[in-house]
Amino acid sequence: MPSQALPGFRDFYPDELELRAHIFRTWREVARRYGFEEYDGPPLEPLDIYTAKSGSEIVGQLYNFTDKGGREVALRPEMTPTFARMVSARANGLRKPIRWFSIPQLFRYERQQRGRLREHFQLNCDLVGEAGPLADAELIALSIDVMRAFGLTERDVRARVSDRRVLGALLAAAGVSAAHLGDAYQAIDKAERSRPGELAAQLRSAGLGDAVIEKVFAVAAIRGRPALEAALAGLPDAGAAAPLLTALDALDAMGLGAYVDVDLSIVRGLAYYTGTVFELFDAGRTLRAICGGGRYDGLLLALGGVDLPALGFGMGDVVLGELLRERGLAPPARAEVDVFVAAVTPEDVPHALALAHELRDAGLACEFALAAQPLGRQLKQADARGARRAIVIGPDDRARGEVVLKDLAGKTQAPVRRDAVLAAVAAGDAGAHTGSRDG
RNA sequence: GUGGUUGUAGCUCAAUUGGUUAGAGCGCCGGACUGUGGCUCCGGAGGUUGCGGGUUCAAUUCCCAUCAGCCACCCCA
Repeated sequence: MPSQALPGFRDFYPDELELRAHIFRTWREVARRYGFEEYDGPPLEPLDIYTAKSGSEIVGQLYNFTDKGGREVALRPEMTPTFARMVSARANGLRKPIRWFSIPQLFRYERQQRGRLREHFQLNCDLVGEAGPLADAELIALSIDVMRAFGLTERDVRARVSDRRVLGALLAAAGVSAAHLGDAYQAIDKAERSRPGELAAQLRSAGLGDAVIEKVFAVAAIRGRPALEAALAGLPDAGAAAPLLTALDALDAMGLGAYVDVDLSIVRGLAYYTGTVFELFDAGRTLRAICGGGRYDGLLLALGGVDLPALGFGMGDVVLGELLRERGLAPPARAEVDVFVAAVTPEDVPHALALAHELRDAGLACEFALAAQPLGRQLKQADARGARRAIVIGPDDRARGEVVLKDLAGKTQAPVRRDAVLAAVAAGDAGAHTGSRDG
């Protein structure tokens, strides 16, 4: 073996590309149903559009280098800066709300693990110019409908939904000062993955009192709408939950409520989220997150663009592909051949080529043996290629102006006049009748 | 980047306490079968046991290093 793909990069063999194509097709189809338009940008971007957003420590996780013109560049690790630039440049001329999606290949220099490579494709859906909660419901619904389009049900995937405005109000009521909000978010984000003692110690060293820390964990433990509403009762800023509750009502009205779990441990790692946040997981929680997103109203402006409210999500192909394979929802591999044309003798080959090409011109997938082989071998090959039908051309048939059309699955065959082959194949009626005898 | 763990044919796996020429199934190629396929039978190709050192009369087996996969951290755009 000469070599292999770089760590974290993938070779897509035909059956694997079939799954990838299936994922892309489904993504596009569901995005289309929601009126989203597809866009794309360059895979290579100036380094500073990423450091401006996330700070210079992100460079350690980028594929970056100096190009031959002395520019500092990076393979895109995310789509948002590119999206922000494109939207901002034409924001004045675009009708709002803007519904755009893209399927970029993204890169990050990190040690790979299952479900996390150095390269992946990600469906990015963003909605710009609408601050109301129906936009949040719309985007969450889109992500859930992608799952449904793959054949996944509410028993397979769960949408865990929270809202930073709600979290902020509850944490404020718990005694967390504005200065400590970020620390609290970080602790809640890690609550599932870490031992509670460690997080409490971190919060304590950040300056929070034990009573407050206990309340922070109580807030993070809120699950389900009744528990949320109970926690909100008597809160001075109870209106902070209005957008989330409206969005949840909307999801119920769409018939997607069964997929949705209120879960206040969801905050998302990123600092820029301002409202609704959500993540999709497999129900058994054996895999990493399938999808994550939320509202980021100030981000476009912060990136030097327009001041428009916005929200979006990203859904990678790696975890999703693992889940589909696991559930047997990957598409059957191998493109099927419609017709295999077999030549009995070498003298029949030119006639087989002519017929095969006519069939191809008619839009049918058609193959024939590229080397001289006995008829039995050719038919065996037809089976191996998954052909539904075969056409046998031999000297005797040609003398009668016919070919033999075989239905390989039905094990039936019938003579067909040479000039009626296309019609017979198109009708898909091989063996359905005995064929018309001439004379 | 840190720590742990696993690497045998295209795939899934064998190989006695270190012991001769590293095997099997599936897959692939061919024959039985020169105008009729899926089945069956027979045969064949395919391995530097991840790569490189070391110990030993002898290493797939033990040791070291390295690369790759996996797991946990880190991070999660």
